[in-house]
Amino acid sequence: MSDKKQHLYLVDGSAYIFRAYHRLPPLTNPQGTPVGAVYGYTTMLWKLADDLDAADGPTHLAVILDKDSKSFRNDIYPEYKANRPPPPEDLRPQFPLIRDATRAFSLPCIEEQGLEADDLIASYAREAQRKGWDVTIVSSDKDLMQLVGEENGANGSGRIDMLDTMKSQRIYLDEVHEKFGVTPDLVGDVLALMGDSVDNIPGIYGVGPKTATKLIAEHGSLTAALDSAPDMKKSKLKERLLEGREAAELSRVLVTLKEDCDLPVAIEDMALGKIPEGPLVEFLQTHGFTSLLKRLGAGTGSPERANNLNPAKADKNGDKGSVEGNRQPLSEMPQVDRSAYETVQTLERLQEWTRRATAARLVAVDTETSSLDAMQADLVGVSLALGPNDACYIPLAHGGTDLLAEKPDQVAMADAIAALKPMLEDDAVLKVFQNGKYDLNVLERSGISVSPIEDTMVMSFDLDAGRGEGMSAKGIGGHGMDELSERHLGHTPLSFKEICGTGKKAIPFGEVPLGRATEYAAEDADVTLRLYRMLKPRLSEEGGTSIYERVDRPLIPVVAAMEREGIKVDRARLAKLSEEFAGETARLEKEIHEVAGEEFSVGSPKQLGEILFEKMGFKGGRKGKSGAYSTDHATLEKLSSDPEAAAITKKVLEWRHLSKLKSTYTDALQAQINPYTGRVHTSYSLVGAQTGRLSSTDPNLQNIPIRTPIGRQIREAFVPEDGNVLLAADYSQIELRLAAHMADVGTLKEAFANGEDIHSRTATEMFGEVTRDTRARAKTINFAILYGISRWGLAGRLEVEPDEAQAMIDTYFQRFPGIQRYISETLTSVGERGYSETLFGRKTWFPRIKSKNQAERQGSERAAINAPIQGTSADIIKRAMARMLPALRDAGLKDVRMLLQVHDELVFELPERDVAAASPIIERVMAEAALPSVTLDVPLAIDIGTGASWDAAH
DNA sequence: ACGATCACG
DNA sequence: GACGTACGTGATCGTA
Repeated sequence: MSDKKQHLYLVDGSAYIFRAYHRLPPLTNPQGTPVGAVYGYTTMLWKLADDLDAADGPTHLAVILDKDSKSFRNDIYPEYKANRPPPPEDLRPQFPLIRDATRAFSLPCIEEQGLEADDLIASYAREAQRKGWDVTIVSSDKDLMQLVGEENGANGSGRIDMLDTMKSQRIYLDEVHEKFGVTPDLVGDVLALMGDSVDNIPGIYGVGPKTATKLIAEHGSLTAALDSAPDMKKSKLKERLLEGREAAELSRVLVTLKEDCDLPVAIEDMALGKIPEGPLVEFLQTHGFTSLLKRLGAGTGSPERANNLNPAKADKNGDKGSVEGNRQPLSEMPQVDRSAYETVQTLERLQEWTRRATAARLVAVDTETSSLDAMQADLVGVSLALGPNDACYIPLAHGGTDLLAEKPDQVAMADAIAALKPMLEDDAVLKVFQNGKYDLNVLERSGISVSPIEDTMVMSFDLDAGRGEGMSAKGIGGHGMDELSERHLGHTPLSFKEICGTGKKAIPFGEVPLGRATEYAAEDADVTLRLYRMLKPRLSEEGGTSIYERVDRPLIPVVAAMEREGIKVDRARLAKLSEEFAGETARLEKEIHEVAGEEFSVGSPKQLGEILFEKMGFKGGRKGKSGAYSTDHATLEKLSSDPEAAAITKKVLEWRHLSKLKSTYTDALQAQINPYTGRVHTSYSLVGAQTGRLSSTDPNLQNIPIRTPIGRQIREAFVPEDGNVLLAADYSQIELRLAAHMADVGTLKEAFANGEDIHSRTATEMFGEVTRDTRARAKTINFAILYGISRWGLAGRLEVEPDEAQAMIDTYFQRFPGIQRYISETLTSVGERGYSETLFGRKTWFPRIKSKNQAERQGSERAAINAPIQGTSADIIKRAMARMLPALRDAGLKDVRMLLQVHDELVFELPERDVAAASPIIERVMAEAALPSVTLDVPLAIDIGTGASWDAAH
């Protein structure tokens, strides 16, 4: 410790609390005061203080706050920060609590009248730097990036870097350069040119980061850049630089940090030591931060390390705890206590648990398996939870890999299945899962048809789709258990990684020692039950019951069954295609190298860009943030109009096409064939797409090629079993039909009622005649409407001037009255309520709809215009899916299997003899899927085809 | 881990 | 010539 270099951490407390407020749930303490942001702040301080012994951790630490919203900058420029809206109502009472929290940690908390936190941070950082200390500024404020700098042995000064604790990112010279394109000492000059709309720093109108960086990098300083203006050639930029000189100079003053403030506390007095527990305990108790209290009790380490040491204790649960679905306030729910869980190792104990579960009529269930792929996973164990901390783990296939080690005592698999099956299949016992589709498939493969079920992941999706942004586990989109537990329970469960490790060192769950396995597995069931108690009452309170009960919950077993069915693919056919594509790409690659005059990796956009635009000198320019040349399809297509360029770009386009097909489809699909079933089983995510659509992974069967003849060959490899055919049924133009209904557009409704070709009708309305060209344009415009139109976007697509695009939009609005009203009403409503809604009541939240960042806000607006339409379409096909097999079975058709869903299409496999009987039923179920909840003004038309391959069925 | 690219509705 | 230029996804590759 003594020889460790002094390292001062300066925490920008004010900035942190704003960010924490927007990222964390609106928790309240037992007194009803909102404390979400305070909680986030407390955990951050904890983490920092805990790093005391870490190599790069703090030896000294202080928190710096803004005293109030005014500072000396307001004297210079009264409008400074005048655009800032007042802080949200439920954030305001949290400001003083930040000071309480800091004091509770016995940390210095510094604020000065007339100074902003940034100035104090700058002054302290410089002071420490002069003394040769290292400094870390805990903030992500771009103004503070001016301070970043390296150690200088010559004058004995220390280094300064930054730490963004929310993104867990260190910000050093490279990061600053990446953001501003200049060294930290020039950041202030760049900021002065570009201004800042949030802080109301004027900058120079029309100059953004790109131009500002370019000017400063070129001229070396703000003054030099401004001085160069008179000599520039005539341009808008020149005018603005000349006009804006004064504003830029004012801005330069405003963004300059005051580095010579008086320092109210000496930096030596900021030494970080062991934190006294008394005040901290009191603070944590006052605000009900019980998970942190628990951590404290367990020592200073992380809760995981501390708690894992307890072996599971057997048999200490009586019949306690009620299990009704009433939400318990967080403060009344006992903390997770992993030592309370039981490891069930005898049939008698297992029977006792199933007896209690049956009596309780509500049980949370989780399965542990040997693989993430439900279609290959073997059951390793089952956990049950009946109440908080009243949970158990039943190991079933632990040990065995290491032949020398003794296998732990466990209930025989067959006995366990027999004991669990009656309870899991009992109609009177509700089984709660987190992502139940997975467990359903695993258990079904063990001969158990679980029903009825609830699913906390789907509940969360139906309540909060679009809300948990930034967090993203693959296909789970902020609705994974760890995130939900964090968000709703303030509790961090053991992570799978901690238990099983990652990468090469990962062990299968069956090799985890029973004590640890129980803590992990039973906790998952425990947490699932707790989440159920939080989320279930919210559904009815917040209007989510309808979409959950009528659309998504019934779909879970249906989609699970589709995944188990899988689809047959013709491996030999794919192999042959792979070979063909390999030959073609090799030939093209050689030719491309010849034209280029050197060998390079065609698959590297970077290398290709350099060949095309530097070595060969074609025009096409840079774009994109990374500064790399764009070489996407549109760019290369455009380049191909130059015959000389076409000699290489045509070949590259073809190479890309084939190599995409090979790597993503013909090769990958063969590898995805399940060795036991000989079929390909995709996994659908019920919560992957914000709008309510399904998504498909491993493999994605929702993006199998169809648009090119070569690509379609891949569809020919999707085939039925002998004696069967594939049947594809798709909704025709469903989104446009829904738009016509929802925006109440008479002309469009009439056209659909008459069975007209909708793009042709649009062409007639827009251009007066139908030709190939006008129909294509009309089609583009129709889609533009669905996606939330902008004149620039449409202009780009149609290759016309923005003015002309605007004229077309005007004509469209005029010809189809209702569209414009739909758009404005949708945006007003989303602006007021924060979410959009489908005809079936599915909500999608748009937290960025009021963003001050124009691009961000407009992006949200376009998504908000589209979401009700895309989402209603998703609701309709989901309802059709849930009704489909029962309807077919009622008609005596029990051999029809539903295999795939592709947003507006369902794919079936059925005996050839059943086609005639099944087709009208499939058509009717799909066409009537909105009924009786919603009666549409337009008919839903269904196209049906059958064939010996998916391609042939279209 | 991330951006670029491209497959689908 | 500005922050950006159509909605929703997932897989693969090259590169940092």
